[in-house]
Amino acid sequence: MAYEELTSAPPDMSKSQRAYHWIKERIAGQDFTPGYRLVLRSIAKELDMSVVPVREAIRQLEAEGLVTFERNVGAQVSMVDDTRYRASMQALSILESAATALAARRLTAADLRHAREVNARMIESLSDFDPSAFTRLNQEFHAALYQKCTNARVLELVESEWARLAHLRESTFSFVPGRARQSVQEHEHIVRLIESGAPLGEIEEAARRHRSATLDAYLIHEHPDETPGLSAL
Amino acid sequence: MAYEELTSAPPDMSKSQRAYHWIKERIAGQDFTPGYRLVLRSIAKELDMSVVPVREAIRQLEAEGLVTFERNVGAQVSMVDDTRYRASMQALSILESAATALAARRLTAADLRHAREVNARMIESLSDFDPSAFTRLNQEFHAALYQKCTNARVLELVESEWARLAHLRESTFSFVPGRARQSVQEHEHIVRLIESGAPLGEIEEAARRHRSATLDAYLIHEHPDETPGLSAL
DNA sequence: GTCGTCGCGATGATATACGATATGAAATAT
DNA sequence: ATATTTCATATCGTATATCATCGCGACGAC
Repeated sequence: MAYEELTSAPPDMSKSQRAYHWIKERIAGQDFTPGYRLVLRSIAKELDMSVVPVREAIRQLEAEGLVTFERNVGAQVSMVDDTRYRASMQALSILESAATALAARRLTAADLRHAREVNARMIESLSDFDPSAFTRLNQEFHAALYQKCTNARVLELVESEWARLAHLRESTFSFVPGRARQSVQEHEHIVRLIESGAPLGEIEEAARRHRSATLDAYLIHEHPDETPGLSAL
Repeated sequence: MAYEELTSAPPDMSKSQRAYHWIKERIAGQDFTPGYRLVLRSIAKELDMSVVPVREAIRQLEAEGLVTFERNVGAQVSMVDDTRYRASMQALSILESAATALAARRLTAADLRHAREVNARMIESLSDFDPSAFTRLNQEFHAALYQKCTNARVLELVESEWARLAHLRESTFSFVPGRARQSVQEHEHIVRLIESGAPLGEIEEAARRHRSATLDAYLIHEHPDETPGLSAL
C-alpha cells in the first residue's frame, strides 16, 4: 500500500473518523473496488489503532451504502449489480434535477460563466481522448449548477448519492459513442434556460431529461435486448 | 420505562441491531423526543448488553440523521429546527411524488380500492376529532400509493426521510384548520389520476403539489409573516 | 469416487478496563 | 459581588481480551 498520510491530519479527529475517511477515500480512489473484503484487524493494524473504531467507521459506511456488512462474515465494498446502479442513477436524476431547479435563481452571472467554462473544457477533454478528465469535469459542471440549492437536505442527498456511485463514475461515458458530445450540448441548453429565467419546472425537467438520456444511452449500449424507456419519468 | 419486549425478538439478531431498532422505535414512538440525551451506559444497562453495540447502533442512527453525536459529549435525538423541518419535508415531497409516479402503473384495482378505503377512514377520523388516527391513516394512504415503486433505492430514500420526520408527525394537520379536509380531496384526485392512466408526469406533479400544499398550509399558519411559496417547485 | 462430518484457523461480536475530555459547581482571588 | 481557577463527576474513546461463528480442508464411511 503506497500512500499513507495523504489524508494527513486534522489533528483533532477521532480515530473512528480517521478510519472512516481513510476507507472512503480508498473506495473513491478505486484502491478498494467492489467486492473487496474489508478485514477489521488488517485495517486496524494498517492505521495503527484497535478494531473498535474501525468497526464504527465501517458501520457508518454501511449506512451510506458504500459497504455491505454480513453478520459474522464481514464487510465488503458494495457490489453494484446493474439493477442497483440504475436505481441509484434514477434517484440521483430525481434529486439532482430538483436541486438544480432550487439553485437556479441564486446563480450569478459569474456562476454561469464558470459552468460554461467547465463545459468548454469538457469539449477539450473529448478531443484529447481523456475520459477520466471528462468525467471529473462533468461532475464539476453539475455541482456548479446544484451547489447553491436552497435546500440543504436535498443537497446532502444529492452528494450522498454521488458518493454511492463514485466507484463506477469512469465507466459510463466512455462506452457510449457520441453520447459525450450530445451531453455537452444538453449542458449548454440547461445553462441557457437558467440564464433566461425559465420556469423552475422547465429547468428541472431539462436536467432530469439530461440524466435520463445518459442512463438510457448506457442501457441501450449495455443491454440492447431490453425495452428502453426504463428511465421513464 | 414501561414496555420492554414489545420489539420482541427476531431471536437471531445481533445486539447492536437490537439496540438500533429499540432506540429507533423509541424515537418514533416519541418516548425519546428531540433533544433527549442518549447515554451509552444507561441504554446498555437497560438492554442488558455492553456499551459497544450501543455505540454502533447510535452511529448508524447518526448516519440516518435521527441522532446527533458530539465528540466527548454524547448523543442526543436530533433537534429539528424549522429550517430543517421544511427542508426535509420538501425532500420528502420530491422523492415521494417520484416514487408514487414510479408505482402508478403497478397498482391494481385492489390497491386503489384499499387506498380509497383508507381515505374514507381519514374522513371518519376527522368527525371523531382524532388527529392521531388521521396522521396514521395519512401515512398509510401515501404508503399504499408509493409502496410498489419500481425503484428500490427511491423507496429506501422515501422511507428514510419519513423516519426522520417521525417525531413530529402529529403536529402538522391538527394545527391548520380546514387543511385536513382539503387534503382528503386531493387524495381522491390523485387516485383518480392513477386509475385513469394519466401520464406519469401529471401524477408526479399532483402528488408533489399535494405535499407542497400541506407544507405551505403549515408555513402560513406558523409563520404568517414570511413570504409564502417557499415550497416552490 | 462422493458425500458427510469433524476440527482448526480466521474473523467478527461482545465484554471489560482504563484513560481522556467536557461540564458544572465550589472555592478562591480581585 | 464578580470573575477565574480548580476539581469532581459523568460520559465518551479506545485498547485489550474473550467468546461465537463461519469457512474450509482433512479424514473417514459408504
